[in-house]
Amino acid sequence: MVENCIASTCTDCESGWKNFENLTEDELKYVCENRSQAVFRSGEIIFKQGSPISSAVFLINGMGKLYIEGYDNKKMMIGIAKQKRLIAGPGTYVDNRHHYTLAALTDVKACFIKMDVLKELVLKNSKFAEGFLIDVSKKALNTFYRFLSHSQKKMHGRMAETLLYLANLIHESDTFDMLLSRQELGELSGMAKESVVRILKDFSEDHIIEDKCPHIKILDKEKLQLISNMG
Amino acid sequence: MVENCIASTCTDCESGWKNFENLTEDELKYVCENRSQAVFRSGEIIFKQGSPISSAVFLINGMGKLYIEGYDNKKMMIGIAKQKRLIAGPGTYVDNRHHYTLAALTDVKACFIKMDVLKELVLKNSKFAEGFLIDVSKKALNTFYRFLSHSQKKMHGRMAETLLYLANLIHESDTFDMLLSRQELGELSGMAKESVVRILKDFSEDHIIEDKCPHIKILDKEKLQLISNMG
DNA sequence: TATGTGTATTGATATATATCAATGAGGATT
DNA sequence: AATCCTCATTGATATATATCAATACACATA
Repeated sequence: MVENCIASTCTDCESGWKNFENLTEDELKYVCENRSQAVFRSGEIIFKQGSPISSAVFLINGMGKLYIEGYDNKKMMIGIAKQKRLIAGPGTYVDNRHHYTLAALTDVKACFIKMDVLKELVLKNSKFAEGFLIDVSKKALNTFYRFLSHSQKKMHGRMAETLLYLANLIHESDTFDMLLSRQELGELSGMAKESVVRILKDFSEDHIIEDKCPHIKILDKEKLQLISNMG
Repeated sequence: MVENCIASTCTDCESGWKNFENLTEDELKYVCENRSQAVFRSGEIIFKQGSPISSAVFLINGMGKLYIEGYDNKKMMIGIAKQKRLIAGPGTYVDNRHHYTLAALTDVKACFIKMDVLKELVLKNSKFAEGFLIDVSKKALNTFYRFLSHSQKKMHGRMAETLLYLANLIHESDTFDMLLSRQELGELSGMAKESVVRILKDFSEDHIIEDKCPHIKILDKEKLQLISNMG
């Protein structure tokens, strides 16, 4: 399925992970020989919480959602997955199990790289190991601050934060089409779907955002930031 | 101050980190040459959120608390620090800043190892790097599940979980002297101090624990576990 | 012994937020 | 066009939990 590939080798892959820059040409070739691709339709599960980690996943295009299924079947969304980011989860070096589920939010093309290969390279190439360490640390720090925000901010603050996350880090634009349902927005920001509706309405009435159903436009980013900082 | 040392070299240090086993004798000696010790009184701050990370910290004896100072001066306690565990925080490989504060809960003797030295060894010894990766991953996973628990459990469940944490992981006994005030217990379990009081009272009345003020005895661990699992 | 200071406890009240129930609106399928 | 869906919206209500205020207790200090 060569026509499925964006690039014929990892070397010129636009969707690659920054840490691959630390590999030698031979090592990169080795990675390349141990990858495979698959296409998922929107809604399909790419990997499931609890299952063993066989591969690291990269999205070539499309977006996914990462979520934990907790007590009482309640879901907690960790974040949105997109290109150029390693999706491997902290279980890789602990119990070799996925601790959350990755599901496609849009149609998705994904690249799988054998985890054994990456772990081998961690032991062979210390710069690569360091890159891995940086990656895991960054993600840990993110979780950390989301934890703090959920513990201490009220709903408006959390929703503002979530909108800024979507605008700044996911869509990289203040105008975007909301790919999450109200239910999912609730899972991401830690509230009931009805509360999401009410708060988005508040924001609209205060001219902080414009919400023409799937189409979102941030009108007053400073105010949104202010609310996020502690609203 | 040789009399302050538990061991004269890192090689026989009982308080050491598991990952030091991955070092060669020379490397361990190198670590040993780059350490220093200090004593802290209960209540004193060992390192402060926001300050640069110069060293990894190990507690030789005593206990500390790790906490974030968040919005509105509200504190969120991450956990209790004790021997044999690297206390370095996820900032080490991100921005070289402490993201939480470590304060002594009892009198504490602490060992400081230059972070530059550890980072150098990560690049030199890939098994050590892997050990570091495992450590960071484990901590990330812990934070993760505490996050989940705070988002989804109600107060009784969180308090039960906190008591089990103290018994199983910190004191390693079902009978122990509570080293945290009600205020601090609240910061650890994510609730107001008054709620802590009320819930501990509930647990006492239901004969799940015995609470003779600083002295805590877990009477019915199964029930506590049950409440923790989703109370 | 008196006085203070911090923490623990208790009850009353306020508030944020979830839950429940009903309605509405847009797309797909027949 | 009629019917199902699923999802969004709205209002009413319930509930968990925080906050406030008062008191009690323990321990240090004068």
